[in-house]
Amino acid sequence: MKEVAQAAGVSTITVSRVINTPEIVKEETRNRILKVMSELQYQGNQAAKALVTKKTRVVHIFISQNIKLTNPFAMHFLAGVSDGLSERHYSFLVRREWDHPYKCDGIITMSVTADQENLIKEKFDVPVVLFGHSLPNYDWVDVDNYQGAYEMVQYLIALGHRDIGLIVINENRQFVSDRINGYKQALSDNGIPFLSERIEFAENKEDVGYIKTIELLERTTITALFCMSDELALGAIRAARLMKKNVPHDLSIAGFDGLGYERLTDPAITTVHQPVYQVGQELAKVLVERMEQPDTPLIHKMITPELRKNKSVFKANH
Amino acid sequence: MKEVAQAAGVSTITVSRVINTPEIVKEETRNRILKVMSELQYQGNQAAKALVTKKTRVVHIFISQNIKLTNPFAMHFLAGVSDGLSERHYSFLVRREWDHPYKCDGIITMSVTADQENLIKEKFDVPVVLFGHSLPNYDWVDVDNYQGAYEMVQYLIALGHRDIGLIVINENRQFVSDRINGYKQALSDNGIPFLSERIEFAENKEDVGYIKTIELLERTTITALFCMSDELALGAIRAARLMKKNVPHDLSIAGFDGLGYERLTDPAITTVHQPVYQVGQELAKVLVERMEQPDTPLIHKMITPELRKNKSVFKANH
DNA sequence: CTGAAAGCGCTTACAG
DNA sequence: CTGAAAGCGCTTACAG
Repeated sequence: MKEVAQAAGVSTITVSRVINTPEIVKEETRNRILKVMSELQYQGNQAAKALVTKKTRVVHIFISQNIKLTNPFAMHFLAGVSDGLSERHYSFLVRREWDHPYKCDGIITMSVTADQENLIKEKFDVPVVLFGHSLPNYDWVDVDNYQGAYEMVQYLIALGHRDIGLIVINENRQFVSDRINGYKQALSDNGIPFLSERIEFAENKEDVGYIKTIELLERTTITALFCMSDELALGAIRAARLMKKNVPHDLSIAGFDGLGYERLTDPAITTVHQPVYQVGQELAKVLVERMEQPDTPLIHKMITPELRKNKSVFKANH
Repeated sequence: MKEVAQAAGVSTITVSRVINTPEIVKEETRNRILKVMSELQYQGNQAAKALVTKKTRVVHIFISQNIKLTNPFAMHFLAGVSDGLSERHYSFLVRREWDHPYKCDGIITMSVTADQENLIKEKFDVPVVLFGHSLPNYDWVDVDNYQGAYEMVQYLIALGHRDIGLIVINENRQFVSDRINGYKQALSDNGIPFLSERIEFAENKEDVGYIKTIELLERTTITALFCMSDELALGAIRAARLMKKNVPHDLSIAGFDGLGYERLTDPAITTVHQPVYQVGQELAKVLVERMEQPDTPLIHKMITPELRKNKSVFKANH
């Protein structure tokens, strides 16, 4: 910077201004400095800047220990966040614990509990944006789980289904109750009673989906089955095959997630696509906005998932 | 730091030593300072440290523009790198272009060409570790593509197959020729002639795998087909079904990658699992080693992929 | 084993 | 619109 200043015949302060607030430098001076900067291939020293501005340009991503980084959901999320932050020249790292020797400018959390959310806000004095939020007084970006489930069930009903089973992921989290409510509301809007015998609760695994589907098929006369994940739906398809039910003609099966796996089965699964990558990008964008303009009012961004019609769902066979 | 020094009755220099070279501080003094540090919840200022040590603790990942971040290979890679760097308290970002306003301590590249590798080495004066390397005089971590292909073809031959087709990804890259060589060597070691009519070249897409498999089945009498990716293998399975060939009884189909998709088809695909996540972790480890100990001799780490036997391959049906 | 002094490369008030 | 001075919080030789 000193070299640039010397070569351009100005002080370092003016060079600094060209970088940070170019509009207050006379155009002529500014151009001369810019020219010298590119000639000398000037690269700013972020550390020096950080020392005085207290900005690190580093973001920490909190992902709770019990989510494996290799699960598709986490990977899409991470890829999206990575893309969104990288293009804005912020670097980041993933934290799984509370301890960390270095500071950051902002935090993104994925699926942490309300308690953890408050702890983070309290412990770190930097902006926080949530994905899978539990509390309202934070910035967050989320997927509209209610709407996704509602649309799927509406679609099934429109195809003539009235006996519609539901396999619920048995986790005590917001997205689960949102999806249940979407299911209920769609039934209610169409005058179909909600029967608890059509509901099963399952750990989010293929083989649990398999078992629960067998139980449902033995107990009820459902013509369509809505699973809260594609993984569960995969198990459901396998179970239907075992029970000699043709999918989709004897039993329509729908899933949730749409992260790519759904297209590989035969039949491909009709699902609610969660744009997790895009959510990651949005989280990055919102956090950068908040970091660079702290006074922005609370940002809440709900992203509507997309119904993806495939071959696992068909008209009801009356 | 000044506060800590004052409270412990020493100079800041000694505090600095406790952090960086604790062994040269008298034990008594050291313990006193450590106690004060934890009492005062001292958090070092990385920016100040960076300013004087010229270390940013930021790594840049170069991924060429034509690889989408949402493809499973890239996502596993990124997740692994993320894990490896994060646990060592390095942050990172993904670069897709040459321009960038900030400096970094080290670079990891994924699948860039020899020209780009040299350009990076020349342009940036920091350690570089390669994945999918083209040049020998760099640190790299890689998957042994030759060995993976060799083992798969050996396995097919052991099951009695002699007419083994191959669908090659038509990209001019090292991993492609390595896999072709593995295929050739396995044939040759078993006295089976290499026939070019059993080879097809294909863009790495499901529907191209589908088309090329049909051509192979019309032209040859293969009993097994080795595809250079699971995506191609998916297309191959679909083609076999069209041609009324039972998989695996009439035609065994094998793939490459093993990133999760292979288990969702019916039958699940026998494949060569590339541990891309683990490769990512290794890359991070090697780079950190290199950054922290620049004099380490060149590091070349070849990771052997794993043959995963599933239902898409069976004994030859003579 | 410990400390006084200088300096890393920027930005922030404050003047002019 | 531009500049002189001070300072951000550390570490690096150099002494002792």
